[in-house]
Amino acid sequence: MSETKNSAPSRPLARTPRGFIDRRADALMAERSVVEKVLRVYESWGYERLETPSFEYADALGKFLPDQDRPNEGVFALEDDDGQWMSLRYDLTAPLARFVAQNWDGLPKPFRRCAAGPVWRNEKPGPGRFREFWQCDADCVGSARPEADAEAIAMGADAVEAAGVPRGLYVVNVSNRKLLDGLLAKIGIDAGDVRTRLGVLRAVDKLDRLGAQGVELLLGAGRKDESGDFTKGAGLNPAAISQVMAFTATRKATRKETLAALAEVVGDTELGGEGVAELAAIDATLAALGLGEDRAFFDPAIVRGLEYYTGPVFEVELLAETVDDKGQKVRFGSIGSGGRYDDLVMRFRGERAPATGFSLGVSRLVAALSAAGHAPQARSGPVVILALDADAMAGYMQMAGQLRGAGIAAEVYLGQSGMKAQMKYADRRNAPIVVIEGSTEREAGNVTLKDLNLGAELAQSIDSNEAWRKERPAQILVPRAGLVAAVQDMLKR
RNA sequence: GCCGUGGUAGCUCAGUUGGUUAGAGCGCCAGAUUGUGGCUCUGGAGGUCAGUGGUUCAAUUCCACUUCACGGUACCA
Repeated sequence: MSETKNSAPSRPLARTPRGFIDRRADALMAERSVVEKVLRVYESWGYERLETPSFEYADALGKFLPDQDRPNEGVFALEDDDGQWMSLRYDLTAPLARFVAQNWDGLPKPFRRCAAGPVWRNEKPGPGRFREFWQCDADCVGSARPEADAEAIAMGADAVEAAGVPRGLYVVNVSNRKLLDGLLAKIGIDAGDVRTRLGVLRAVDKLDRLGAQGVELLLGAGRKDESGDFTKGAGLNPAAISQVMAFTATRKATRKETLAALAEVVGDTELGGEGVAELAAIDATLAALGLGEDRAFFDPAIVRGLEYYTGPVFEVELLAETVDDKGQKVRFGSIGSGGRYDDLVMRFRGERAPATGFSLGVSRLVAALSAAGHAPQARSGPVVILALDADAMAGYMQMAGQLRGAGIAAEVYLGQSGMKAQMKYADRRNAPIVVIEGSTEREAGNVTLKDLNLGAELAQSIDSNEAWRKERPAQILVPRAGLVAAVQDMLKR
């Protein structure tokens, strides 16, 4: 029997599932270091770390219950052998609500908790948008004070800076869900008219992308996009539309001015008045914490998640210009967001537990940072010890052991190739140094060290290959006994 | 989900008005250089031309469907 190409299709294709990615050392280190820095910031604000499982029972996650009709809408879910549905968590907040409800009596309240980990969403992936990604959250459960919201905003700004975004390259845009609710009441939309309410919220949310004109269309009859697809509008009358548009125009140059403008547009409604008062308290706290307009801004058009937030909402916008590897401008969504959600724990306990928090999208932040040219530097690889003589392997392994003993990452080349290939290998590993011990060195009790970075620099001024090979730039001969000290010395350069 | 555009080597892309053996650059492997990563030169490997079906003497090329990718839009706890 001959093995032909016809048998190939039976082999599995080596590939990652759609919307999932492999991450190599560089990306991994960047992400993990961001996570650790951000968690430290959270801890410094008094938030304790908590880790909950990847899976939760579907009913505990709420909203999207897997059922006959739509078993996988939005979440990855599976049925356990006892017939119960479990879902991979889609954020860190729902598991927190479950944890708090479950441990209510044993927790100090208000309870501050921070957490980091992967979350999963079963939806259409896009550039910079995956079906598995990391979040880094801090939430405070049990305080209805606006100071708790202000704290979340200020801490979010701190966290973003700790993650490597320079001040001035981001801004936290803050609004309050109550403002829009007050406005809706004012233009005569019934609180029970969910359809119209959501239509208005969605329309306002698109202000930054579609502009005032697009929003106006969406508030009215509807809008046709570039691809010819038609989006049905909220169906408001012209008078109501102009009131909503007036609301979206209340973003002013300072928080105080925005507050004044908001008071005028929605301050005369019950909810609107509450919203303005909360924002005023937040403004005062932010000022006390030293957050000026350059870091936290009031933007009434911020909407965020639809059925979830009940009061103040905010999102971190990246101001840096970002380009992809083709040099084209890329639009990153918000890199972090948060707000007040007073009803989440209620699902479990039947009583309101006021809560507010902040969530940082780690993967997206790291992607945005590198697109903005702020990628962390690539790390140096291990010292590579060339394997030139089969009989000398034990000695090579010993050298690597000694270097590791001194805290230096080191490895012996374990392939079968010749010296040239081994040098290329070391180059590709981003090794700072190679250790060369052939028979010449060994007989004299020496080893040769080569500084690869220095060698690459020197190579630029050598154009004949003969000279390049003869000169052996950036190499030194040292006694075998002095290997570790010499390597340490060379690393210091 | 809906609308649109696309899928040719590991990557970026030519090309085939339907016709022997489908190309380039970069990358990879090797040699020039018996022990030196860069540069230069030479050679090599690597493709079911996304998949399935149809039209045809003949399909990578035309048609249909599927799938995946990209863009827009909707949804996004």
